[in-house]
Amino acid sequence: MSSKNETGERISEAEYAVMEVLWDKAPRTAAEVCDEVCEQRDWSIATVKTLLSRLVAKNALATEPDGRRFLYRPLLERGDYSTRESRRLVDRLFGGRAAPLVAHLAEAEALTSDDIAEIEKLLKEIKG
Amino acid sequence: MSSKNETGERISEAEYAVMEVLWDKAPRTAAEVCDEVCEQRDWSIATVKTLLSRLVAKNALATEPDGRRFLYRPLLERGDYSTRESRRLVDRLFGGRAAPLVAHLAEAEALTSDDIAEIEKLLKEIKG
DNA sequence: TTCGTCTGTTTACAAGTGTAATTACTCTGC
DNA sequence: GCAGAGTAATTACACTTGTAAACAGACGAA
Repeated sequence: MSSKNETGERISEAEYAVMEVLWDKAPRTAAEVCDEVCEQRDWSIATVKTLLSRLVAKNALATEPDGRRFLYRPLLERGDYSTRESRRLVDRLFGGRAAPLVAHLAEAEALTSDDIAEIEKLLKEIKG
Repeated sequence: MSSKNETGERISEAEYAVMEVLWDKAPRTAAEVCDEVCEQRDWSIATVKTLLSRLVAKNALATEPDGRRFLYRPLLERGDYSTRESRRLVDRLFGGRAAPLVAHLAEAEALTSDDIAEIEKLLKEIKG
């Protein structure tokens, strides 16, 4: 159901990578988050900590003390975030209408015939 | 058809507003662009000039001298830009697959039944 | 010829971002 | 009790973005 989380705050690219880890599994410590992303993105633990702090400041994450360290967990839900970002894109690029976006993806050949079949099934379900 | 324009450069929100004006009608002078956006966004002509320069630097606009001023025209096409940004979003948020995006929009109730009908028609055309 | 005026160019400066190093604190093992 | 290891907090610094002022060159009017 994804409750409305009104952190108007924008989340940056790097911050998003951290959110993803915590969306996947939470709560986690800074070190655990680093285990997931530091190698991939070639980050140091310091970087991860900075990003975690910024996300807490933006109300996207909550902390809970666990001994002398923190456990981080998402406050902003993935679904809410996706909705917000999708809507932003649709508003900015396609006058707020989703149909032109789909049309565009289709034209740009970003849709495979599998995609098309899947979307059709989806829409049928929604209507049904 | 929208030829591939390889300015990997990212275009910012404010810059996008300027692009929109020029996508709508080009070429235009800085003053003309300002006529379109300065009131709306409460910008000064100086701001518009800065944005135009940055867009030229990013290879998103071309200039052609017209007497002692410049005419600006888009190098980056609107369609290419939309494609790029849509793909970015789909990649980041939906694992690169468009179907989950549509599913998400539907779930988030961002699709009216008109939208759905329209998209279905679209997909049918594409297949046909 | 000189003075505004119009134009692009250069410079400015605060906020946000990417990416950390440094600092300060607190357990835990000796 | 003290040293080392692991934390979070503080500070750093360059780059981008939003927003613009200051500057410099050219042209037209007086």
